[in-house]
Amino acid sequence: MAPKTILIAEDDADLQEVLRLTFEAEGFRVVLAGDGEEALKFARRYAPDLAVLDVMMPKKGGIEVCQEIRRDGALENMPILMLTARSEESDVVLGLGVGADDYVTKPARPRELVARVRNILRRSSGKDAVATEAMISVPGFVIDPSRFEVRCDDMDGVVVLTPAEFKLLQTLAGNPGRVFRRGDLLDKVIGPGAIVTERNIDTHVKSVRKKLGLQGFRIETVRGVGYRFSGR
Amino acid sequence: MAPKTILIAEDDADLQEVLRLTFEAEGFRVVLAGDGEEALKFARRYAPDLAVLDVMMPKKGGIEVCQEIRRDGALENMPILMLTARSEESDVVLGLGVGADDYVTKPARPRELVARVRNILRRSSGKDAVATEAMISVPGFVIDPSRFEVRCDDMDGVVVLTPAEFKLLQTLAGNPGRVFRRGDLLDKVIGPGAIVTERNIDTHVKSVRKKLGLQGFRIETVRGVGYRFSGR
DNA sequence: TGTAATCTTCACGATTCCCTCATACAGAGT
DNA sequence: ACTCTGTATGAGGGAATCGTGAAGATTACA
Repeated sequence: MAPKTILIAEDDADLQEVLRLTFEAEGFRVVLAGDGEEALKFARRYAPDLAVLDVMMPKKGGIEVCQEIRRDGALENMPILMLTARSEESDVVLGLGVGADDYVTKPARPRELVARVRNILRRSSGKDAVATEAMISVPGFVIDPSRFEVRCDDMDGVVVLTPAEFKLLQTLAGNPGRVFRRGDLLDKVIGPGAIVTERNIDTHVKSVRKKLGLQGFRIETVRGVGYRFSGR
Repeated sequence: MAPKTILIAEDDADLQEVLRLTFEAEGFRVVLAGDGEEALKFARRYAPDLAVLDVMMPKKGGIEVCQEIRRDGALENMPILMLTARSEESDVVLGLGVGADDYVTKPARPRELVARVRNILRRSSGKDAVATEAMISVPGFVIDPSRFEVRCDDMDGVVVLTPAEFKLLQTLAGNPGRVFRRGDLLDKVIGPGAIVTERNIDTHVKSVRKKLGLQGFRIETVRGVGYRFSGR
């Protein structure tokens, strides 16, 4: 799973450090901002997967930052978690009113904060990824993402693939005839920002071919470029 | 496909307008209500395909409206999506307890809201939806939500499950063959606002498998993705 | 309030999968 | 036919995921 990047905007240096350590220990990438303007700048530069904004910050408060993010075409869907010292109802209502996804009052227990961040990411990021992807049907093949299942005419019954193999076949068979270079396939199969050798793809191709049996030849090698799925 | 009609009950005029524009842009017909009583009146008059209810409204709250809809013979099966300002667990439980099909905390990002509405409509228009509490009957199993019990061929008599276990089995067995990611299952089993570890699901799966005895194997693990109920 | 049931987390072992690397093979041009 | 570049193949270490049992936290109910 590609590590998620979290933007933390908090002016208290101690708390900042605590949060950084906590989230990094949980496998997140962390970008720190000390005030509101910095937060906006970093949000645009790094396009984090989620932002944790303190309501009270120098330069520009969390509420204001939140509003600007929601108005920014490139960032408007970024999940935001607000952080406030008081549990004032007005703060909460105001915060949620400008488009925050959740709200935590200080002192925030790191553990709960992480849990809430995970909760937001769970529903806003790859939501319904499995269920929503369309079924791919080419002569001899049916690839059903919602069942995570591949039916193939020449192997009797269902072909069982690993996640990487499945995404690979899904990508190739989804555009029959189109040639994908290894880099493209890495983005699809492992995720953008993958830090692996391109030769990796060869290995996955090999095992998919093997599992498809006589149909394996339909994954064609395009020398010097990449791979392609034969339309027929 | 005939355009679906959505009833939106929301007292905040701005949000009301946002929602109307959003859903109309997505091809829905929209009926607006400004308070709880209006919501009920319009629900009876227009028989919408789905209702979005704000929990806090003048005259009559969303929870109350939901209850009355569920008691109304002509409307009882209407899908309902609740909208609340807080992400209080108590609200979620209460909302789902009175028969809401899903739950979204404000501020609802329009895109997510539409996605969830689609999700609900897809489920309830197709086969028996999990949310409509229909009886689920698969070979070897009968799951009766109204009695909160499961009869299973290979265990003699009735299998007694806890609420979480029951919801889990209900969700999985309601769509045999479909793979559910842990996140999906958390939404169904615990509620959309759950702030728990995904591995929690593993534990529930374990105990359901155990209680189902020889039939336990029908809950299959799909490594790297989630779980699924074997159709045969 | 106390007790029991249920939910949730955690840690360990076992399994599976991913990735790299070394070697053998195949295609294209000279 | 030779060589160079790119691909196929197989094996092994390392990483990620899952099953399991037990203990702590929470909730429900008497």
